[in-house]
Amino acid sequence: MKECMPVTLDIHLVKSQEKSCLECDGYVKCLCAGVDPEVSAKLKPLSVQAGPFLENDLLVRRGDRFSAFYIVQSGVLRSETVSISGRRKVKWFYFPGDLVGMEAMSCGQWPTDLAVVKTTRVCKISAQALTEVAQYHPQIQQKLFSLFGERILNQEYSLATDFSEAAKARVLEYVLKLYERLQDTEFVSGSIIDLPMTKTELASYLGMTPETLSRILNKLEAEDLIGNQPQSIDLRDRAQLLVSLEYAQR
Amino acid sequence: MKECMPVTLDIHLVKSQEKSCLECDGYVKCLCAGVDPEVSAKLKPLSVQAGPFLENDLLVRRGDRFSAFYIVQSGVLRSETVSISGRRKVKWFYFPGDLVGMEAMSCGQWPTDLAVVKTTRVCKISAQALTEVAQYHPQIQQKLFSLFGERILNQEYSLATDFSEAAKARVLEYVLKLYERLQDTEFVSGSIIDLPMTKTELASYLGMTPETLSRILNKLEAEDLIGNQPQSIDLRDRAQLLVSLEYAQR
DNA sequence: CGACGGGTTGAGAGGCTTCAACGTACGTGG
DNA sequence: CCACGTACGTTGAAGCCTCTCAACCCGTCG
Repeated sequence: MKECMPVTLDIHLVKSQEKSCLECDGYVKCLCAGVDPEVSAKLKPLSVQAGPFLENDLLVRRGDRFSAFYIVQSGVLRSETVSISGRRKVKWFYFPGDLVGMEAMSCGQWPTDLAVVKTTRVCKISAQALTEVAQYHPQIQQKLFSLFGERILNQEYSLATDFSEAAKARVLEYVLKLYERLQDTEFVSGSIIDLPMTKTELASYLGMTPETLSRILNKLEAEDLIGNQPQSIDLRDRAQLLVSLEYAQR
Repeated sequence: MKECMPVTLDIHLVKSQEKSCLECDGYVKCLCAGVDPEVSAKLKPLSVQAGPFLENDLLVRRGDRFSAFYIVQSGVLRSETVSISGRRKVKWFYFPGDLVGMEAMSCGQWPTDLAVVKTTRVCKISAQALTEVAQYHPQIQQKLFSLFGERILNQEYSLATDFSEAAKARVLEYVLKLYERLQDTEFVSGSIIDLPMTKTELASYLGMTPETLSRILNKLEAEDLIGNQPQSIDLRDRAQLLVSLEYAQR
């Protein structure tokens, strides 16, 4: 069985003038959104665009020195660990506008691999430069703290387990959150989420086997709560899904 | 069945001069540890000591406006949510030196209740004052980013599930981490952790029932890997515990 | 066409929850 | 001082959920 071995690429840097922030897919969720134009203008010269990176490319490896954040412009990234036996566990998905690197700030090196889920372009911005700018611009500092706090908050939800049907609750919780998060991106149209990741990756992130995820989605479809397609999920009745979730985590 | 209903108390504030930072139980892990004395001196006047708070007191309720961080001086806190049916789920434990409130930074209000596990004293420090100080003192800003990042990193581990014996892996993982975290506190002596929380609270945090935790600890004791006491756990063979953990999450 | 990866389905085994009962420690009130 | 209630923890039995292993379908791609 030949394991698909991702390869680290030399990052091809492109001067950031090519695309303005306002044209960026990730703008509404980005670091500079909601910040005064003259302040965010300070960030622009410090960032360089890079990409596109293709599926399963590795942007960084576990243990690499952390020197720069990435901001996802378009596409999707995943962070993942590899166990001694080679099993991979997805730790987090990053979507357009997301700041990548917060988890590396404390120890100065990347704690996990960072791989491409779907063809991705990023802004790369020096960590030192960013914190320096934050030093002189309260808006940026505040925004950074807010983003860090948001990440902490979002991660907490993932801890829900206990009680029977824990897997179902995790699926419901994440799919609903995914729908909100991907609003106004190419990945959501109407009530349908075009899943950027494979269902196997999603299952890994949710801490279950692909088989279990498959069965849960089928069951939800049988209850007519969702539509279950190979590459997409249709949230037919979100109100009812929320009820199911609350019931599942009673 | 009468539910033990925690009560919010009016916080009794005490001028911070009473106890110096260097005398504080939490100092080595605290925000101001490792920061130049003249810089951390700026923080001192902004913080007020409060407490002691007794078991099951609520320091804040879900939805309360967030205006100040707490730093645990002594004792232990837990954040927890209450489901519609009244079931409580512990989300996080805070130990001496820990900064409490990061999860509230993004939305300006506390996302969970904050309750007392063991009699606790805290430093209370205005969020606005803290971020202002961070604005003028790179060391403080850097320390804050580092603490936020550390929290994000620590939370990621909790996501491990999948594979059979997931509960055992979570127990091993957390107990080992707890041992490291509580080094040089009153809660660890030799290879023994004096559990500050009840085993029921610990089970809740770990996302399993008290029964399951009890059985897992008994089994680990039967394998002579730990000593299992009502209020403490003896990590007899940490090297072997690490091996068991790696095996469990193969 | 044939290989391959992703996804689905089925059967079996085992882990974890549930429900129930019991033991212990502790504080209260008689 | 002792009876009693309560909370925490443990133990047992039963059932369900989830993992494992296997086979199969289907799309893409060489």
